[in-house]
Amino acid sequence: MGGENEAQTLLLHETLDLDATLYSGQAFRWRRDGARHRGFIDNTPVILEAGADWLKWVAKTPIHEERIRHYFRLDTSHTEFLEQMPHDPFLSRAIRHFAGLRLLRQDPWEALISFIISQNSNEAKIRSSIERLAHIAGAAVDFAGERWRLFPAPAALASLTLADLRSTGLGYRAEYVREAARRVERGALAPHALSNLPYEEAFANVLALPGVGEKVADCVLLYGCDHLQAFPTDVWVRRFMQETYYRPRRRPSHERLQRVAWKRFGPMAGYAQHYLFHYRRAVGRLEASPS
DNA sequence: AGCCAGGCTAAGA
DNA sequence: TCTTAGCATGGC
Repeated sequence: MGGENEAQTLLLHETLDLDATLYSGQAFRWRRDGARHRGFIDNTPVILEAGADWLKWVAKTPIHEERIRHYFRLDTSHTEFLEQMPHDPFLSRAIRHFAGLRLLRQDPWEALISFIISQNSNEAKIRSSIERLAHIAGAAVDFAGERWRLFPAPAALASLTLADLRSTGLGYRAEYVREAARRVERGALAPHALSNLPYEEAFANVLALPGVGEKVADCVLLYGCDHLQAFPTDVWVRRFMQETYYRPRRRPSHERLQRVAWKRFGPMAGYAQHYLFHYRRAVGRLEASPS
């Protein structure tokens, strides 16, 4: 696959849908290249390719199979996991449609900054800002005939001027990104420790950052910290919640929607959220699956 | 050319 | 405690 290292392969016992997994709005740095996908795992450039029952990768710095399994959540049985989810006809439809969509275990620091950037924006613009940020502040790595840029370290972002930050299209979010970077750099917030805290405590810690509200905090916890009960409520989630599960007169609070979701989907509501979110965006209104 | 986007903050009721 | 204007910017 054109790297300086040998390709590695692992056998898949369950389907893995890379298109749905990498391009469903949970990660922002993957890009398709024919049948392959270019991105980063464990902060090293990697090129992926998947078949029906195999996953192949080449990385700048070799990535152990364990880490690949961890990233794609291949260390646990997907079907078993989904069967633990309370039965719901709409969720069943989404799961059937995107069987093989997996919630990634992403880097918590990158998730924090990425979802701060995501507020009141759209996927194309989020991706653009993150790439430009990596270009001006991320370490350069040459791999597979290209120059890659790692996601910037906290110190690198903290030392950028506001003007430099704004040059990546961040707008008013620039100050939020800088302050988050500063707090992480001086140890006031430790993204990697959040997965070991109880959900409520981790939530409060992230929420304390300026520019981080309930929605962004839940994205960070769900996509970067393995807190599967986190239930981000963006416009799309609010859309399907209102169309399908819960229709109050006025705009329901995040907390209210969370409670509805937890009651219906249990402690893995966040995983359900991602299926429903992706289905609603990519396919359309939720329909009950015929039983 | 507007409209809208994986929202948040601060001000006012 | 619950609403709402304003916010920077760029895709589409």
